[in-house]
Amino acid sequence: MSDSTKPVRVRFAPSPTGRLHIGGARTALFNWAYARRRGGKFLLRIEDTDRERSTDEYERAILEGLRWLGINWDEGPDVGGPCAPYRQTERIDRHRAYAARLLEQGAAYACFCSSARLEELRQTQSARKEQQAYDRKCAGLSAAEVQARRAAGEQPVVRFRVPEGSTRFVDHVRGEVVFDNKEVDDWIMVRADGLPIYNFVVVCDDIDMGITHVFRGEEHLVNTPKQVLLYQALGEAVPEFGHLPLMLGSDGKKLSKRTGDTALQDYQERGYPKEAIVNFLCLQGWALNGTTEIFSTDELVAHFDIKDVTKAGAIFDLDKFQWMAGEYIRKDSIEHLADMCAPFVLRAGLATEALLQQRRAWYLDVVRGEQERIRTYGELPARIAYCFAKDDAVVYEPDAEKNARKQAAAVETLGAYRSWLADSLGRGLSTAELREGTKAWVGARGLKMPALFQPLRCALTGHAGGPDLFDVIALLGGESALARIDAALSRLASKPATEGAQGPD
RNA sequence: GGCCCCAUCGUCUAGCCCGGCCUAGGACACCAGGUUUUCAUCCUGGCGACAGGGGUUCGAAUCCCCUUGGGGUCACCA
Repeated sequence: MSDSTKPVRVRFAPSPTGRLHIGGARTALFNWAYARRRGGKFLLRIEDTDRERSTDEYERAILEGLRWLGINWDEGPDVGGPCAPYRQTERIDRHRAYAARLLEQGAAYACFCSSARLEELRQTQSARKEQQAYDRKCAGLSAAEVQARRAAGEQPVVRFRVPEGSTRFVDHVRGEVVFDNKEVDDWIMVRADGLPIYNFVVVCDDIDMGITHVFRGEEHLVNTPKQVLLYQALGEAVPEFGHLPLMLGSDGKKLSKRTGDTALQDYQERGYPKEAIVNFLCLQGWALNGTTEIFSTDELVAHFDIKDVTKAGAIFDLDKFQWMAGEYIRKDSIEHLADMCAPFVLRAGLATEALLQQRRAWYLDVVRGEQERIRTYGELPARIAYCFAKDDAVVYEPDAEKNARKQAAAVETLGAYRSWLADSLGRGLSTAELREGTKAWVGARGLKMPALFQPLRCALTGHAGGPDLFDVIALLGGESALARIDAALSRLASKPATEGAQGPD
C-alpha cells in the first residue's frame, strides 16, 4: 500500500447542490483534524459536476459554514494552491485527457446505448430479479464502427471496462473490504454531452492533487471498488480509505429532513454555539477517551485518529445536543454570550442595536439572569421579552398565572406588599436589603414564601420561573415594578379569561 | 431482491485489535431525594446493555462460524 511516511493530504469535497449537511460538516471536521494531527494538508474541492443543481450560492454558503465552525483549509477554490483550480468543472481538460488515455488503452469504451434502452434493460432485469447492470452490448464495438457512428452524429457515453477478478482495499475504519468485480457495473465515466461523472472525476482530481487519504461517508463504500479499479487502470497509487459511519435520524435511517434539521445552517439559526456543534459532531462516531464529553477542537486535534472512529451508525440525539449546547452557554463569559445572543434579540424585535449599546450594562445583567436557563442563543428572546414589555401588557404564561391564583389571598397579599415595596424603594433600599426585608415581611405575616413570590413573579415577569425576583426588580426599576404590580392587582382580581367548564383544579 | 457494511444500557459511547484487571465504565434522557422565592443550575442516589445460537479456550463483551436484526447501495446525482 502507500507509504505512511508520505506527507498527508486529505480533502473535503462537497457538492454545491444544497446547504451543508451536518454529516458533511462532520466529515470535513474529521478530515481536517486528521490533517492537523498528522501535520498534513487539508484541501477543499468543490464537486460541481452536476451542473443542473450546483449553484454559486450554495458554494458560498458551504464555505461560510465550514469557516464558521473554525475549519480552515490550506488549499481551496478561494485561497488557491499548487493544484489549482479547486473547482471540478474548471478541471475538465484534465478529465478529458484521462478519459482519452483510458479509451486508448481499452480500459474504457464508447457506448451508444440510449437511455431508453438502458431503462428497458433495467426493467427486465428487475422483473427477472437479476442484478441490475449494463449488459456490455457496446463493449465489443470495433474502432471503425465507433468512428463511423460518431461521424454519423451519434454521441456515446464512455464506460469503464471492469476487468475480471476481485477488488480489495483496506478501510481504516472497517478493515479489509473485498468486492467481486462481477458485482461492479461497467459504469459511465463520461456523459454523452462530454461532461464527466463524479466517480471518474473524483479519482482524476485526487490523483492530480496528491490525495493520500480519502475519508468520507459510508454511502460511498460501494463506489470504492470502481475507483480503486480506475486507479489501477491508470497505474496510479491507490490512496487509503476510511468510510465514516452514517449519521442517522431518530428512525434509524440516514439523517434526512423527515426526522429533523439536517443543515448546519439550521442549527446556526437556532442559536447553537458553534463550539457545541463541533464538540457534539465529534461524539457522533468518535470518543476522546470514553469519559470526557466536553472538549475543544485543540483536544480533538491532539487525540484524533481515524482508527478510533466507530463502525456503526449513530442516531442523532437532539436531547444530548441541547444539553451540550447548554454546557457551553453556561461556561461562556457574559460579554461573549450577550454578543452571541444579540442578533436573536434584534431579530425578535425586542430592541434595536442602538438600545442594546446604550444600555449595555443593563443588557448584560439581563443575559446574566438567564445564562443558566437557556441552552441556545435562540431561547433567550422569549425568556427576556418581559423586560421590554409595557408595564400594563406583560404576557402571563398559563402556568405563571395559575401559580399566582392558587395562592390564597394572592391579591390582598400583593396589594399589601405593594405598599411595603413602594415605601422601601422610596427609602432607597439596595437589592440585597429588599430581598432580606421582603423575607422578613413575609415571615412577619405568617405566610409561606410562595404566597407572595408566586403572584409577584407573575406580575413582574409573567413567567412561572426565572431569576431571583429582586434582581428582576433591579432590572425593571422600582417604578416599573410598582406599575406591574398595580396591573396585576386588577388582572388577578378578575376571573381568569381561560377558565374551563370544569372549574379550577 | 443482489452486493456491501454494521450489532455493548432508550440514545451517544468506553472496553474488543493484544481473551482474564468487567460483579461491563462514563454521558444524555428518565425516576427519586437535597439545595432554592420559582424555573433552571448544582449535588446525591436509582433504573438500565454485551441480539440469539454454536464453537475455540482453564477462561470470551473481547477470537471463529451460523442465524436474526438494522443500515447503505444498485442514475448519462454526488
